[in-house]
Amino acid sequence: MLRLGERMTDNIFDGFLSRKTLFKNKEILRHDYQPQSLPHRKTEIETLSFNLVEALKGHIPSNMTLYGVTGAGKTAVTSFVCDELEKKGQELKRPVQSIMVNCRQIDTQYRVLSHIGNSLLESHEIDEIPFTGWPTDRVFGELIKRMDSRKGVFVIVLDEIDHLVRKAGDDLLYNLTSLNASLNHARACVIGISNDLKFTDFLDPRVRSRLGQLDVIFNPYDAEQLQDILRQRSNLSLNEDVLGDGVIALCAALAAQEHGDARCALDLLRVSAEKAEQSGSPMVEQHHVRSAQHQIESDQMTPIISKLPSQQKLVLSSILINEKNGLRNIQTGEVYAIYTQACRYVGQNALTQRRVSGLISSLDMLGLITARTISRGRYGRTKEINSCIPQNIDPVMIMVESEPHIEDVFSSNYKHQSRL
DNA sequence: AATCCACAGGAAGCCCGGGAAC
DNA sequence: GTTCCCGGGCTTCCTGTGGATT
Repeated sequence: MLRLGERMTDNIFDGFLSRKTLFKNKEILRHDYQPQSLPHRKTEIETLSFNLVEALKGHIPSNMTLYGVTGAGKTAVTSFVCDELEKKGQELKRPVQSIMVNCRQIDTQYRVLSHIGNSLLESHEIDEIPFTGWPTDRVFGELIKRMDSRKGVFVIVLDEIDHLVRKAGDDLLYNLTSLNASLNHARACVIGISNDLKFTDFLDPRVRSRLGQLDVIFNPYDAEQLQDILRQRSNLSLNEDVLGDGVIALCAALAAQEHGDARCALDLLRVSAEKAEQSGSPMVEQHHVRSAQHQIESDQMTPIISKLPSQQKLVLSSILINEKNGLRNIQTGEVYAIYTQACRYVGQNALTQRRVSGLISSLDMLGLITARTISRGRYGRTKEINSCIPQNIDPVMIMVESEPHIEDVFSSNYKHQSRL
């Protein structure tokens, strides 16, 4: 054992610090890093700028909706263009302010309005809109007041707008797209960003026509384009000659399989390089990419599973128990039967089947299971449920860590109740 | 063509907790 | 302290549905 004062020069970090690093700047390989240029998005940037330049001329830009799959560069392009717009606005003394709202995190009308309102606060002001308590129309009134007092053009960007509409309806969009009627000294335009081409089907026709004044489609990147992006970023972030043969191509190919997701490609390359560095390898090789792929999968899924609410864990356990018993394509009723037994076993009240059906759908949305609605003719309509947790993850262990009683659910035997 | 299954999933409403205003 | 508002979790009630079976 080391005693205080003994071998003072040794420190557990010394070894890592002296190890040769592969990175020049790791931040550049993060998907939220904003690069100086965005390859293969010239047309989209032009379309956005052509519209938003109106703000610099004192006019109101059209509202826009941007469509495209995850990692197609919608958010990156928008924040890039908005940054440039704000800079030019300052230069020309025509104030423009963009406000980004991620509707996956901020997903109710009240929260979006208060978030926008609070991001318009001057640094000396302290009267924040509370996160709950006010009537929504008061928050809206406060927002108008703040916009008018600050003047200029406001570009409100609603990222993942489809999520918001599905959850909270279109009241908010109705209010936001009619902001200009209430504003006296300021102007506003709304940019919606959606992964789902069809989300406007849920909208009131008036909102649809106001929001969809200009639609921009972002096509997914193909493998070649992903390679360009990776090359551009790796030149800036990695040391020279550290990438082995075919590493970029492999990252791009794997990400292209994931519907051309640039985020995925960048994460893959960064984690691969970290893996290589960790193992003391001077080069990133293809096997690092493979192991990075596994680690990313596991890193994404582990916290999702461990943070599931207790009832949701029981539902997931019921699905896993069915699978452990050798069943595939499990029906809602079968899951529910096991679930009620499991609840009894751990002494919890069982929720209704309607609720459990909803919980199954949300497990599907989280990507832990696939639940496909099918019709089995005379034998009714149901969901066909399968878990899709990768082999290298042990969901039971993750759940047991936060809720030990789950282990009892698995150790008991429900076999006799299921189809077997 | 009619029937029927096993649900899906929408709508309304209840309850609770957190917070503001009076 | 009371009243009002918002949001989340949940139940209850209900209508809708695709295709095998009759």
